[in-house]
Amino acid sequence: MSEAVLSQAPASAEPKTLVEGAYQRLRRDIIEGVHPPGEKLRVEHLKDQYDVGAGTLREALLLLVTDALVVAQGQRGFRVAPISIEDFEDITRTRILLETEALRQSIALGGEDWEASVVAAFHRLSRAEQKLSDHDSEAADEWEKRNRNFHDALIAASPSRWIRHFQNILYQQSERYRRISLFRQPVARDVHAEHQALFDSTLARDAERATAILTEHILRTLDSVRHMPTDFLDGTSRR
Amino acid sequence: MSEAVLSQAPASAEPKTLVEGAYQRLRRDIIEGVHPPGEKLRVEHLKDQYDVGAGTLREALLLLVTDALVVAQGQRGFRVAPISIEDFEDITRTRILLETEALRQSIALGGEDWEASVVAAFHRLSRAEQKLSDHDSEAADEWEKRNRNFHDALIAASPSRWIRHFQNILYQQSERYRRISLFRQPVARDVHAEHQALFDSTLARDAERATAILTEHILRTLDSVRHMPTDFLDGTSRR
DNA sequence: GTGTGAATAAATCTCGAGAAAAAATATTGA
DNA sequence: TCAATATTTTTTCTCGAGATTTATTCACAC
Repeated sequence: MSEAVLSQAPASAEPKTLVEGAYQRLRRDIIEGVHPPGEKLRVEHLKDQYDVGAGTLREALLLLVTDALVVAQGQRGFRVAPISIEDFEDITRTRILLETEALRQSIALGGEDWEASVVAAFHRLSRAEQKLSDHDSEAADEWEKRNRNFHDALIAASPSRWIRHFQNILYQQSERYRRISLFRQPVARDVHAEHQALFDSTLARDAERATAILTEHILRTLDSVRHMPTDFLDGTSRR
Repeated sequence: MSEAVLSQAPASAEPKTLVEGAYQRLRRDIIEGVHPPGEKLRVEHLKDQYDVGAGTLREALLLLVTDALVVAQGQRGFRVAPISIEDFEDITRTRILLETEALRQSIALGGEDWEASVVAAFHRLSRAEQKLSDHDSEAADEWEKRNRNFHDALIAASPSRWIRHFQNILYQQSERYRRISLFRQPVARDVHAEHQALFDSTLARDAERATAILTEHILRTLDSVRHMPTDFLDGTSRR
């Protein structure tokens, strides 16, 4: 399954087991909206779609409960976790709380190797942002990866495995919201400038400024989702 | 299984399914130390012990991964999550971060019904603390429940489901540490005075004072675990 | 004695079928 | 026509057995 509990969410290493394979593919499909919020996840249907047995698929769904991407109701099966504006506001606020604390710790404790990895991650992200102008879907996927990588690098020097664990879950959640809203509104704001400022203040070890920028940065994502059509947001559409 | 993702950890409602039943019993046994940290959890052995099939027990173990009480390593089975001083320090700090924020929100937003439930929970806890003097194991269990109830009531008015979700996980984790250390050191410090101060400042809506007391309160638990024998803390003992 | 490698043992992972429960449909009676 | 009940269908839950993988034991050479 996963190597360790607290670093499991982003475990994209090659799957050692059928359960883990199905788990990873299902997670991707839920985040990308292939399975929309609120959708009933019937084991009998999905097992063919993902080429595994019924029991195996059930285990994969159980693992997704850990990420809060799937909800399970006893004796009534599984369902894609619903979404709502309120939930995303909550995710955003909690993410700010955790991520700014982690960044503060990183800035205080990070060594040279941490600095180097931040520089590298920022460089890779910048490159991806250059190629992002035309709406190329695979370039967007690459940007998504590198964006996450950059954010991970920033807080990597935090000694708190728990904060990073929770942050992983919340980042994943907000990625789902962003993906769904991205269909309509493709990377409007000048995100590169924000990343640049975040990068500069972090390397300057200016914790106050860096956390303030990070807060603004995360809040802006909330705004972009706020402006999207509301009919997207009720996970109540089911047959 | 569980009714909703974000309020699943303390779901002590009667189990609707065999998986959930096994999950609850296993969770209790892990927290109480029946299965010590680091222990290998062999499905073939446990399925008889908990009277369920192998697949069912696997699913219960998978659910425990959500609580970070069990770690799963692909193709190499399950294991009780190890413990360490560093981990408990991390748990404590993160818990303070989340719980003080939630308390601050509760104090700011809580209405009359919230106040009433806090008063009630404090009263019940106080009664349990009176009967706690002689080391009675069932009285201790009752105190444990009411203590958790009181802490839950304090932050119940926080609108953040995510903070409460994470706080649940962390409380559960620290309960395991406390239980293990309690074998040696039975409720030494005067915990009632702390609860009283926490209660008074909360009802007075003094957020600064209340969060300061809560921080001290949680930190003291860390100290009591710090002073316990270290040979208890390496989850490496296995056959 | 130590280390390498094959053979054995044990555990995990995977699957499909049967039992139990929930949901959907049809039937009956006012 | 509507409501309540009975039947059918669908879905979930549960189990044990077979296939893989990992761990252990034992023999053998160095």
